[in-house]
Amino acid sequence: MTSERFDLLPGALDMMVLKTLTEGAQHGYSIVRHIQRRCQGALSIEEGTLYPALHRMEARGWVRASWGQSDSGRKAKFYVLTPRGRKELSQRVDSWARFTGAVSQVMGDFEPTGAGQLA
Amino acid sequence: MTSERFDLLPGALDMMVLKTLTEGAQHGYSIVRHIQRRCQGALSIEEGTLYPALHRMEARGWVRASWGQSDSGRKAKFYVLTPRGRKELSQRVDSWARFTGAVSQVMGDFEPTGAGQLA
DNA sequence: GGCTATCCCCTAGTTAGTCTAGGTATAGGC
DNA sequence: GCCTATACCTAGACTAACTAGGGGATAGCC
Repeated sequence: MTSERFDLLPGALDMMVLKTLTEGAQHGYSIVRHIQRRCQGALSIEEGTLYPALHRMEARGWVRASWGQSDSGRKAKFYVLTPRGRKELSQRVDSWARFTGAVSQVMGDFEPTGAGQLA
Repeated sequence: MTSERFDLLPGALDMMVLKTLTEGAQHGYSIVRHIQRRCQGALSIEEGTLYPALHRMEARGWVRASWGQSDSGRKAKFYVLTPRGRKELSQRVDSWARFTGAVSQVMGDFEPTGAGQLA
């Protein structure tokens, strides 16, 4: 939050959540931690972002939810990937690859600098 | 263009426009063509997206506009990069690199499947 | 002259998704 | 009891992209 604002999240979040669920059912809170662990904290997913996203995906039939018990014995809502979610995931992965490929073609050899010196 | 998932990630457009302007002053219409030529049409920038973006960037002091004549002799508004715009660009390039890097760490070895080609 | 296509700019309104900033509730440690 | 971590949720603000138009100027064709 705050410190760094990518504004790039829209679209990529769903993909990462779906990918996380390919590794088995998980509840929201653990999905967040899983993603953050994977990228060493480079991305921070707000709960206020994640839960609406999960509900959206459930409404679209990409995931299915059911209540269960978390490792710590608390009530938790577990999400599993549906076949449609799996299909959506692979489409998104393809789109992501095409999109980032296109952007880097546009950006050419423009090099990521340190943090901000001039080209 | 509708069908594609990542029409444009918020934030990536500004970066591409700023990058385009590092190659010299250009007017809006030619910026669009430049970007589309670069990515072989993989991205489509709508005018209704571009012009508001240019105005935003001008208001923020990243570009400066002035009226001039296009190659075809028409009136056109040319944009040039300001020092602040240049700085913004390199920050965005860095953010972009960090963000896409983080996403691919999360996605791991998940490979783009059928629709496109594979990595 | 009219017609069309291309060039070039613009905006209002809609939609979508993230962020802010709260709220609820339980379990465990002190 | 209090505090922290866990676990879920929502309303409202905000930003930016998209839709779907608009206008005018130029060049070429008939």
